[in-house]
Amino acid sequence: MKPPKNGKSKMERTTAADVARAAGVSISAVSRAFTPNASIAKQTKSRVMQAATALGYQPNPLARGLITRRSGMIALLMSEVTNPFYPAVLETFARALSSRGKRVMLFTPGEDEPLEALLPQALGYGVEGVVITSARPTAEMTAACESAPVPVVLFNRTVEGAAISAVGCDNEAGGRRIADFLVESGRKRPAFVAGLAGASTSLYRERGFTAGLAAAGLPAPPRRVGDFTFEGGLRAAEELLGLKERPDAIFAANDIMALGVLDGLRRVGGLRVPEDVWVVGFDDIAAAAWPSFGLTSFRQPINRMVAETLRILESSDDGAPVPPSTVLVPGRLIERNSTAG
Amino acid sequence: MKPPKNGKSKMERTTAADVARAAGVSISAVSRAFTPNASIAKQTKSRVMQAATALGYQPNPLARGLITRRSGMIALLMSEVTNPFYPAVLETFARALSSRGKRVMLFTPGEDEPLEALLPQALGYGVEGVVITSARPTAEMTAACESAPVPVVLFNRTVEGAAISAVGCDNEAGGRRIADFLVESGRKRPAFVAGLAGASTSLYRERGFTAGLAAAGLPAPPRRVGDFTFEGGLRAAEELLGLKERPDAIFAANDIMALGVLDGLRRVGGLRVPEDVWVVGFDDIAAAAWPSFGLTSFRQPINRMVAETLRILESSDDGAPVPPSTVLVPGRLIERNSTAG
DNA sequence: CTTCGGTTTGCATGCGTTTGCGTAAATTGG
DNA sequence: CCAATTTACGCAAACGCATGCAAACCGAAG
Repeated sequence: MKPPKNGKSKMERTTAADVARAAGVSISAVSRAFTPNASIAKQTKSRVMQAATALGYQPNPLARGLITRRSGMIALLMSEVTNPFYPAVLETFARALSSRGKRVMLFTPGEDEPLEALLPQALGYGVEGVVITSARPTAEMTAACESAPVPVVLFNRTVEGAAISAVGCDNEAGGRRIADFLVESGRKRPAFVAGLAGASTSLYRERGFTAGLAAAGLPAPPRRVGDFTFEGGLRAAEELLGLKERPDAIFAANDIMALGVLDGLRRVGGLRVPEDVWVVGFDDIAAAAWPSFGLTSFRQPINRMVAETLRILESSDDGAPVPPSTVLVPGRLIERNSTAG
Repeated sequence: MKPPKNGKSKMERTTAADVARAAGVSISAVSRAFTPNASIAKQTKSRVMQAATALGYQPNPLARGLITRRSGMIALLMSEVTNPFYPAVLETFARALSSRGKRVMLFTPGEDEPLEALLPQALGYGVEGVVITSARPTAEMTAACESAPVPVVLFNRTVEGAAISAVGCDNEAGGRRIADFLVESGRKRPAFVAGLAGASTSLYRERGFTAGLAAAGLPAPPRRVGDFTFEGGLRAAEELLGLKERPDAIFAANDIMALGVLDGLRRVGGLRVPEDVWVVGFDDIAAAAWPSFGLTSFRQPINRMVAETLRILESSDDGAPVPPSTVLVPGRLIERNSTAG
C-alpha cells in the first residue's frame, strides 16, 4: 500500500520543506508565512510566498488540522436532501464558506444509520463547527451537541431547554401571520397539514397558526400528517376533501407538501384553487413561484439564516466557548395565485 | 490559540494510546486492530476492540490520512446544486458511501471562483477520489484531472479525447429514443431546447435527437437555449410559440427546462399539452411525476450511475492507477401525460 | 563601543496514526 | 522433544505542519 507513485508525473505533493529550500529559509518560516499575524518579517514573508506560488504550494489541511485541531471544514448534518429547500440551504452555505476559504463536509445518514452516529464522526475530522439540519434531534443527540468541543448550531429547528445554539426563521410568527392572513381574507374553515411528527418546525408553525385562528374565535383546525413529502400532501388533501365540512383553506407546514395539496385538490378532487380552496405553504422554494402553482408561501430568508449561523460558528473562533444563543430571523408572506387576497 | 479546553467535560478525544493502555497492548496493536487483514491475533484484536468501544474510540481520520494519504473522503465537485437532479445524485452518493464508511466532501464554487481552483483544494484534503459534476470542464481542468494522484471521474458528462474516466447515461441514445418515439407517434415538427452552451449532456442529447429525426427524413429541429433553468425553458417556449410553423412537440435537454416549457405553453401560450403540443424532458426528476405536470421523460438510472462511479473509484484502491474507462448505462423513456402515445 | 529592548529566525518537539523491521512466541514437522 | 517456520507483537521512524523557546540580529540609547 505505497503511495501511488507511478511513472507519470503525478502531482508529487510539494511540502513546506520544498518551499523552505527554494526560499532559503527554514520550515518554520514557511509555516509562519501562512499563519495570519505570526512573527515574521514582511520581507521574508513575501519571499516565501513567492516561492510558494511558484511551486504551487499550499499547506496540507490534514497536517495542519492535526495540530491546530481546526481543519477548515464545517460539517453539515443533513437528512432531507431531497426537499428542495435544503439544497438551496446547502448551496448558500457552500458559497458563503468558500468565500472564507472554508469547506463544507456533508454528512448524510446512510441506510438506517442514526443521525447521532454522525456527530462523533464529524468531530473526528476536526471540523470547526457543526450545522445540524435534521427534523428531529434526539435526546442523546442533544447531549452530544452540548459537550461537543466545537460550536454546534441547529439550523431551522430548535430543541427546548437544551443549551444548543439555534437559528431559524420565526416559525410561530409565520404560522400566526398565515392564520391572520386567512382570517382577514374571510376564510372560515382552514385546515392544517403537518410534517413529520415531532419536527419542531412543523410544531411551531402549527402552534402559531392555531393561536392565530383562536384569536379570531376559530376552533383548532382539522389536521393531517403529510410527512413533509409531496405524496404526503397529496394524500392529506384527499383526506381533507372527505371531511363533512370541506376546508376552504389549507396551510401546509412546508412547500413541498403544499404543492402536493394543490395537486391533490385540482387533479384528484377536481377543485379550483383559489376559487374553491386556498392553499398556503412555508419556505418559498423555487417551485412555489412556477406558474402552474403560484403558491402563496411564507418565505424563509435563507441568506440571513445562513449568515447568522456562520456568525455564531465563528464567534468562538478563538476556542473560547460562547453561551448558546438562539436567533430567529423574520420571514414574510409572499402572496401568489393560490390565494386571492 | 490553545485547544478549547474549558471547565466542562468537553469530549476529550480518546487516542489510540488510551485504548492501548486500557487493553494492555501497544499502540501498534490498536492500529492493527483497526486495519483490515493486518497481522494480529484474533484474541488481542477482540480485546482491543472491546476497550475501544468502551472508551468510544475511533481512529482519527486526519492522522491516519496523513500517513496513508487516504482520508476516507471522496470529493464531489458540483456546481448546479439547485437542479433537483443533482441533490438526488448527492444523496445517492452520500448514502452509498456512508455504508462503506466513507464520507463525501462537497465542493461548490463560490461567487466567481472557477471550478478548476477547487480540484487542487480537494486533493489537498487527501480525498481518495473525485467526482466532478459540472456542466463544462475546461481544458486546464482536464489536464489537472489527468495528472491527479487519485482517480477522478466525470459524472454525467464527458470530454472527448481526454484520458479521464466518465460515467453517465447514454445521452445520445436517449435523444435518439425520444426522436424515434415522437416520429413513430406521428409528430411532424419537433423542436429542441438546449441547456448551457458547451455542456456535453445537452450536446449529445441533441445529437441523438437530430440523428433520429434525420433518419425519419425530418430536418434539424428549431432550437432555443434554455440554460438548464426553469425560466430558460419558459422563455424558450414563448419564443418557440412565435415561430411561423409552431412545433407540435418540444424536447428539452433536461426536466427542469421541460417543466418551464410546459408552463410556458400552458400559462403563457394558452395551449394544451398534449393535445396541442407534446413535451418531453430528460432526467426524470421527482417533479416530472407530479400530477400537474405528468412529464414524459428519459430516466437516468442514478443508482446504477453512482454504483458504476464508485466501482471505478475503488478499482484503484491499492494505489495502482487504472486506465480511464467510460461507462454508459442505459436509461429508459417514462411516458406520462405530456405526450399521448 | 557597550548595553539593552525588541523583532526574527531556526531548532526541536509533538499532533495521532501507520508501518518496516527485528524479535519473542506459537506452531508445525520430523 | 528440538529445529525450522510461521505468526504476533512492540519499537521507532515517519507523515506535514505549528509553535514554545532560545539564539541571533538590528538599531538606538548611553
